[in-house]
Amino acid sequence: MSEGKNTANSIATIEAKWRREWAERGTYRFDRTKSRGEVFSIDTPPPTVSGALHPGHCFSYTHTDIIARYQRMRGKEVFYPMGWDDNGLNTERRVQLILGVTCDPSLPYDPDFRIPDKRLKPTVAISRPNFIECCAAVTELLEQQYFELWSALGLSVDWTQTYTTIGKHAIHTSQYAFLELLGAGLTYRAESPTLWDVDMRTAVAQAELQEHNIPGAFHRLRFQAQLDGSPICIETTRPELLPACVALVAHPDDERYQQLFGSKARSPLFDVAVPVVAHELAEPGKGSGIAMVCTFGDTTDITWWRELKLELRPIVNKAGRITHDMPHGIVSERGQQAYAQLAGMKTAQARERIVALLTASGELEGPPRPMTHPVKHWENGTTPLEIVTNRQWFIRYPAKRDMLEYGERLRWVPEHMRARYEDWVSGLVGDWNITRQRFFGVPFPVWYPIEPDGTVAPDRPILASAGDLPVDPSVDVPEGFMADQRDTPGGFTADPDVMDTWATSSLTPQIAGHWIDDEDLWRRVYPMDLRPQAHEIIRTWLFYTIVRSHYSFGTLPWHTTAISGFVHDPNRKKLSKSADNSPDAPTNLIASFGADAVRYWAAGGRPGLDLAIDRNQFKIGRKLVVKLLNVAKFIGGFGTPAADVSPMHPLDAALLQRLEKTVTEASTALESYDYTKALVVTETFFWSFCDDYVELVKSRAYRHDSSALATLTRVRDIVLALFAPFLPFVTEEVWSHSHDGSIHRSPWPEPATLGVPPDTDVTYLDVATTLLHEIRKAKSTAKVSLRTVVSELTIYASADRHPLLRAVTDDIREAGNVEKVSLLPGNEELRVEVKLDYGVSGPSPNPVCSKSSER
RNA sequence: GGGCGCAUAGCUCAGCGGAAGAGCGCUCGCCUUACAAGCGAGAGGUCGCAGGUUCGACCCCUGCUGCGCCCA
Repeated sequence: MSEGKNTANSIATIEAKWRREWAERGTYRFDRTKSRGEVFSIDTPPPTVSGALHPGHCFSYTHTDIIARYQRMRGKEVFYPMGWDDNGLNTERRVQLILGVTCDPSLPYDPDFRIPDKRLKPTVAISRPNFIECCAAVTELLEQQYFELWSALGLSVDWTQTYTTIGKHAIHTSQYAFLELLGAGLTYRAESPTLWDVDMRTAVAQAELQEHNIPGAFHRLRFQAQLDGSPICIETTRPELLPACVALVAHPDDERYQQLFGSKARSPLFDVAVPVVAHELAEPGKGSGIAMVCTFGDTTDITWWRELKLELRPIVNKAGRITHDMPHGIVSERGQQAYAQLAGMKTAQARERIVALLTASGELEGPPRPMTHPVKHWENGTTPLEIVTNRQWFIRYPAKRDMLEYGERLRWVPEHMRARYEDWVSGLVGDWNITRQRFFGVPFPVWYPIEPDGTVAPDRPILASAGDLPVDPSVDVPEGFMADQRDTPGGFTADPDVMDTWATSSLTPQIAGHWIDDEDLWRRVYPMDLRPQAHEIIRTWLFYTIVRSHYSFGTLPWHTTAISGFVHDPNRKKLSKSADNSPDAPTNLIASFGADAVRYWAAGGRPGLDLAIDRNQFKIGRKLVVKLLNVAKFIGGFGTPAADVSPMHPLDAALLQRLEKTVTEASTALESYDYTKALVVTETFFWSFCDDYVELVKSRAYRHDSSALATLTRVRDIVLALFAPFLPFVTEEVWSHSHDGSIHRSPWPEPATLGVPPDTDVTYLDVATTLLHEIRKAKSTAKVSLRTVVSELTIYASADRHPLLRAVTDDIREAGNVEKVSLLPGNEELRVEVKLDYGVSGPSPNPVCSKSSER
């Protein structure tokens, strides 16, 4: 593909040069002497560094960078850090995949273990510290790739502020905030039903749930009323949970079950007497209208269990198997025999077995009826979630009305994204489980004493003191103990779990702004101005950050949130890291079209709206870059005009006025985060400047007409400034030819500074442009060269327009290669006849007339 | 099932109570002293469907259809 090769090379040269210069000069370095009012601070989304880079990674980050660059030119000192969210399960999975290692916390640290440079086969189990070393190594490699991409894309991030969510500082901040909440009674540890992924063996938060439609079957089970021995049939998709049944529940208004409420029913197979209770969440229209409550089959069971104060009869363990400990209450011999057959089985096996048992006992009514139903999964998991009871750390949620009030006070771009937040807050159930039974995460700064009899005392945690943070309880020893007392009677044991990733990333303003260790910086950046992010994580990242900010400071963490959309492939499918459906790696796009062109494409996606990958848009962006270089070369060729020369020619003044309008529109648009519109109005002005105005004044420029040269230079500089947030490389390059210092630290244009002369009339430009278009149209219709001489241009216009027309006649004559211009009175405002002279290049023997009128 | 958004030229999208717009693509031309990596011109639309409000509706209201996202 030879198309545009030279262009690509010269653009690549320019971009590489400025990338280097900016880094060397510290162009985007945050100046921390500035006060809060002079600062614009951004709570950058730390990307999860896993999976392959795709064009989506260029999309929303460009949007933020456009705003950052605009604010910087407005005179704000921009605090624009980058973070890497390397903490957590995603990294663990990736490390397992890339290196072929798994973590076995029971193994001792192996100081001789070397991080493999390719995937080990078969997989090797390593100690927790070794595993964490692997995670760190892999993330560091990936972070370098992300840095390369974003640096090439021209993000004006201050890379000296970079943080990671697994770094020492993040752990310190996270543990400090945890202890603070614990001290305030806002964090607690409790035995609680917990959504559990049996494959990854970890708890999962409500926000990480995803429902998948999977096949299942209704089983009709026959209970027996203790009142009169009559049958009560219930329908369930999980008959294997029958031994965990603690009640039957029907809607309080359901006529059919009125007389049973308060009485008991005997369960099939296990002969356990369970109460028949009433609750509004029972659905009369579903099955027989009465359901069994098990501890626990789904989240509704949890609600029923809590609100109806039912018994606890758990039977599923963390491996997803039926426990060997038979729950209390199963007393009949056949019940105990049945349970013995199920113990140790996975739930799916147990289901088959229990169906066989029920069939044999005649307590299954009819065959199971297949159906598909939505079942909760962990968003990255494949096996349906179980609910197990377990000790977990929870953060209490603030009152819903407080959280809703924050949602109202926050400025949302676009506005309608607020609804996502409100829906989520309104639907919250229970508290925030921040415990994950994983390894590569922030450990809880907590130990538990071991009683002399060897049992752990979970309710008397030993806390790290703030001065000792960060701590790793599996390595560090709590105050008052000796290292050899670890895991011994009378000694201590470490909290084995780590925090949910969100428990740390909800503190990104605190981490980036150095809340705990740099009060001076913190005062200058917090609360932050902007939180840019994607809409899919409103319920997690945005929401959790508000919760944490509420607890620590009682404020919103930021003034504004700007929500970006997704990138689609050309077939309108969402791009994702895992699907790998990106047609082009982003680095290839930058290599082919240039970073400015990729940014141009990205700028076409308005806040909240999705954008498709479109090679056309990259080409158009590159075309714009090339045009800027060329027109700058033309203008620069005339040298630098005297500074005190003002545009006096009415056509030049008219152009400046048009530019003034453009500046106003672009500024207004950027203030409301409508960067797309700002780009469009600038672009529209620029192309008409190149196509029409430059052609009109070319002759004057060649004669070194001072008004024309002053206008060309001034317009070039203003246009460069308007384009600078979008096309940082080419604008900096052109700017550098006539200016010292970076354009990105130059002031954003103000309409008042353009020097539009008084009494300027933009009509001069409109009329001259119209005449030029008429001449071109005539030549194009005649299929002759644009250089063809116009022997006579006759303009009919009302008398009041004649002075205006006379003022632009010279420019028109030269731009259109017109020999004679006749200005005649006419009824209309403007009508034109163009007589072409074919003596030069026209093939047609007849003169051509073009007629036109303009309002 | 609920919420939000979208539907305008072949494509990607602006617009918006007062005579349908841009870019790309397409067609036809042009080597024009910044640019052939370019330039000029042209064709092309019942503004998703059905009602309503209005002197007037692509725009406001209601319903419907289709698509997308979020949540159950």
